[in-house]
Amino acid sequence: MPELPDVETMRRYLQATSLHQQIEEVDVRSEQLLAQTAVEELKERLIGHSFNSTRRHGKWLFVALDGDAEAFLVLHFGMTGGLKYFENMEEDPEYDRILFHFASGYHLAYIAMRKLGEVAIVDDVEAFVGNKDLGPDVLDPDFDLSAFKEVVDDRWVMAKALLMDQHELAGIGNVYADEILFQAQVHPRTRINRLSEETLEQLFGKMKSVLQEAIEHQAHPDRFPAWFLVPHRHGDGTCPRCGAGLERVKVSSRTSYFCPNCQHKKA
DNA sequence: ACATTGACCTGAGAGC
DNA sequence: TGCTCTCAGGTCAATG
Repeated sequence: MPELPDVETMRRYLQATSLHQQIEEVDVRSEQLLAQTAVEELKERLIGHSFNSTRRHGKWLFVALDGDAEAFLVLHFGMTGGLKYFENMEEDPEYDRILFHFASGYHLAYIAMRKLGEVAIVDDVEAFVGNKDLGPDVLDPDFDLSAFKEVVDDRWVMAKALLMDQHELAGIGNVYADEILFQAQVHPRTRINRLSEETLEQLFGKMKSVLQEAIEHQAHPDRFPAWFLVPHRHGDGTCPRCGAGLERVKVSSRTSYFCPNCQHKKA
């Protein structure tokens, strides 16, 4: 779930539901999610305050808090995280690890079945992004073709490994890397410096368009256009373009689905 | 430089 | 039905 389009969808969800309400209580049910911030500090910085606005960088969601000093709640969703806003505690979702209780009587749950996420309070988003050594957010308008070419920089890595490397590009994970490579008709193990200028431009365009389109469909594969690979990413899936059976290969120890007919090894 | 593996966690789904 | 096995949309450190 939580790659750039999913996190962007959650950002909009939080933005639409949870801003400008006083936080009455914070219930930390799984302390290990708080890597950098103590439970006491989290409560101190949140209780009596409210969420004011939201930002996102790659797979990281930042929620600005009201108050004198700049401060943000930071959320990462690991592999199985999400958010749910609800009123009745009987609707409290399973695997809720942190609960934010608002004075309005509503609640926001941070969900993480596998507890692989991270939650913290930070003062400075840019400093945080720098500390984590994150690459540019792929949907940042400043991240243009020439910036992408600088990242590629004639390196020898496999295309998929580069797309997924958060230190190079922030936001793309296993599923959307497959989708982007499929749309660009590039084999996942192709060395990135083997791509022609033209294919590289094609790849860049698909990075933007695939993520953008996924967001427009709320990152919900059921709603994706018919030519998208994601809904076919399973054992006996077939290519939505040519009908060939999809193949699987490991890249960076992640399962990659691709069409042997449409995605060639060379550019 | 680059690739792979295991660890961190807790299921969900498949196969028997 | 119940058990066991494999796999899972992320990231980091260690190893070759």
